[in-house]
Amino acid sequence: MAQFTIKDLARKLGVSPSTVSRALSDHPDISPATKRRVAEAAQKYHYHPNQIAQSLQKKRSSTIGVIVPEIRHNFFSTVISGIEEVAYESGYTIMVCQSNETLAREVLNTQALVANRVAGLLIAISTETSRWDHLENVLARGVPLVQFDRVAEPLDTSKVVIDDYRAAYEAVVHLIDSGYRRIGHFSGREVIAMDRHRCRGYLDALADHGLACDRRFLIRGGYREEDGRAAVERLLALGELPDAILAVNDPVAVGAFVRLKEAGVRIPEDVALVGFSDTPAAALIDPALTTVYQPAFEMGRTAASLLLEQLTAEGGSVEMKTVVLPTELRVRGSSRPRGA
Amino acid sequence: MAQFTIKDLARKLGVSPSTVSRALSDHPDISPATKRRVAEAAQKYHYHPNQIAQSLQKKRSSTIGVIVPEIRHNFFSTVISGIEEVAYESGYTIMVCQSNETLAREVLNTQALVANRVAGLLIAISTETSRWDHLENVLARGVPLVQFDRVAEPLDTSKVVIDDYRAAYEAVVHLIDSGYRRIGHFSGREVIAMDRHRCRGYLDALADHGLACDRRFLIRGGYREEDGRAAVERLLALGELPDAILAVNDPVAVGAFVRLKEAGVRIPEDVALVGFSDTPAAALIDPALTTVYQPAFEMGRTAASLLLEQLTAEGGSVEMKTVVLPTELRVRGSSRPRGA
DNA sequence: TTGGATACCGCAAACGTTTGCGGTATCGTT
DNA sequence: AACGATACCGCAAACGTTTGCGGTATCCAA
Repeated sequence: MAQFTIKDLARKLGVSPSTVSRALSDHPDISPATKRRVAEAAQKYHYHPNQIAQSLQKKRSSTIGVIVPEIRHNFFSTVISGIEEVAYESGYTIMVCQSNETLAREVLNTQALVANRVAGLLIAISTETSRWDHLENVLARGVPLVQFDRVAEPLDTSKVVIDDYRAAYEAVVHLIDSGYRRIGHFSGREVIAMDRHRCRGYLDALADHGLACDRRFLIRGGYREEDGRAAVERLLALGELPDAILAVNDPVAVGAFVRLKEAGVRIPEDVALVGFSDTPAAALIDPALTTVYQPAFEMGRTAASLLLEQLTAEGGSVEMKTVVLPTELRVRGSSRPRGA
Repeated sequence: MAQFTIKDLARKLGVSPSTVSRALSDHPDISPATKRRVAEAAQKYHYHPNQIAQSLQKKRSSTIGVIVPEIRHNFFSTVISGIEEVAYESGYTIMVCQSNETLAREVLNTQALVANRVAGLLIAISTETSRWDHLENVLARGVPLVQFDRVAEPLDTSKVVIDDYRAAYEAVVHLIDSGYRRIGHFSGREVIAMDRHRCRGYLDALADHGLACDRRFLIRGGYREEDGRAAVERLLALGELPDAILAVNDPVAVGAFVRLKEAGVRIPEDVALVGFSDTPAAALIDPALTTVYQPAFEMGRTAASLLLEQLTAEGGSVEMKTVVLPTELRVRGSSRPRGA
């Protein structure tokens, strides 16, 4: 119950706490002999320094905060896994919060993490987040911040993203090459940069190929299965279906998939489908879902690495990098070439 | 950069830090008037108490540690989501670590969390974990611990689990009722209590119905898709397939599913399949996977609640409860009645 | 023998809180 | 008018570290 502190250890050894502290951190002022004695005693008595006390003194902890919209979403949990991986390797631990896609909770989360004096912050903003004073606040306090996936572009931080524009563009080109012409898009919220990029990629790809965009087929919604279902609902009410649909991510693609099947629509004969993410389910549905793979795990790893860079290079201020990770269009059955 | 501390706030108000501290925590010794003044000033200057300092003084932090085998696994990420949920509601934050299914890393994780003076610990042990001195150590230090899903039974802690025995038993009964006779089981590791229970449920169900267990169809492995594939591989090498297979979880079931399909085996005509968890993919594959649903989110919530109980009831030591959550067999296409 | 390096080590303050104890007004009672 | 309650509030120590500064041996050179 009671702690075994550095003082106890010092007493056992007949030296001062300062000496123990310095010995443990390999300070040159301490003789090799005492260092050895201290190390052995620490081992023997299972002494582990109190991180809390250390943090208070150093004015910074060795934990990094992570905020995501939803932990349970496969994409984010994979990112978190990547983050934890490199954090662990560097002796950091992570504090994870979810905003549940609300701004209110996102700012509460950042406050909580800042109050816990995290060394740095990793965040993918919620769909509601259109102001970022809470994040500017974090930066103003000197807490390094790096954004990933869903980023607030105006904010001067390191970012790790994918080339949403290009990925969407290529996905649409693939559909066109496969013989589809009347191509729709289930988008997310316009405020999200990611969405704007994907949408623009979609539009440009059509335009560059002399195809018109039927605005009725460009439907905005959210990021979940139900949003995919809802979008299909609107199409069905319309009484007219596109040839193909580019969904903003896999969950909405899957939602659309299911609803279309329920309605007796054949995939891809009647309408082709492509998603974003390559969720585990994507390869398993029948026909398998064509989707652009996002390296979620790698995204977590590099985001964490970027943050650690800033943490160690403290003082010599590093410039903000934004690294864009490569994606990969994984062509599967849901976009089989027309007439094949 | 520099902190705005309680001293600064006190100076602005012309009172002592003690008064501010007490005012903030609604101490009866402070007049309503000063409390109001303090509250307003705190608001105005954006004062947030330094949790680190608080923790040091209180000798306990308001963060709870979570250790799971793998964050990215759907089941665990959902549990974590539930944990975060109730932690958030109670003003706690969570530190998440993954053991990657290794004991070594699991003990490192516990040490890191203890060094961070977490208020309590939530854990699902790794498959390698057959000793628990590291957990006993945690308990000895007076840190409350509650186990979930994968538990070390001999350890006297609160636990939240499902009735693995009964769930497996009922799943097998369902298969029998559906006309299947030669039923196999893809199990996990014998050291894991969960596995033993499911296996026993499987065996007893067979026995109770006068069915013999063909030991060649009882295959041990891991918990991932590849393990499911591997198990099927062994069956194929055997040159003989069971009527039906109860998989230890959904990933294994899915792995088996895919491999069986590759081999041209029809599901459920040639072999039926049932899993555990109800992963998102389960309902999406074709035929949809019959599976016993585990309330992952609820498991996270109740585990966290149990921990919080212990934290608040500090002193008046609470007894250890083990709550078993209800499961639900979700019958789908992969176990369609024989001949139907 | 003296002087200055050099090698080790300890004192004490500090990090930002909380809290036991004591202190000073103010008030109501007698 | 004096006295005990009562209501508020401040002092200072403590939580477990780290670290600047100073101090004491020891040693080598002169």
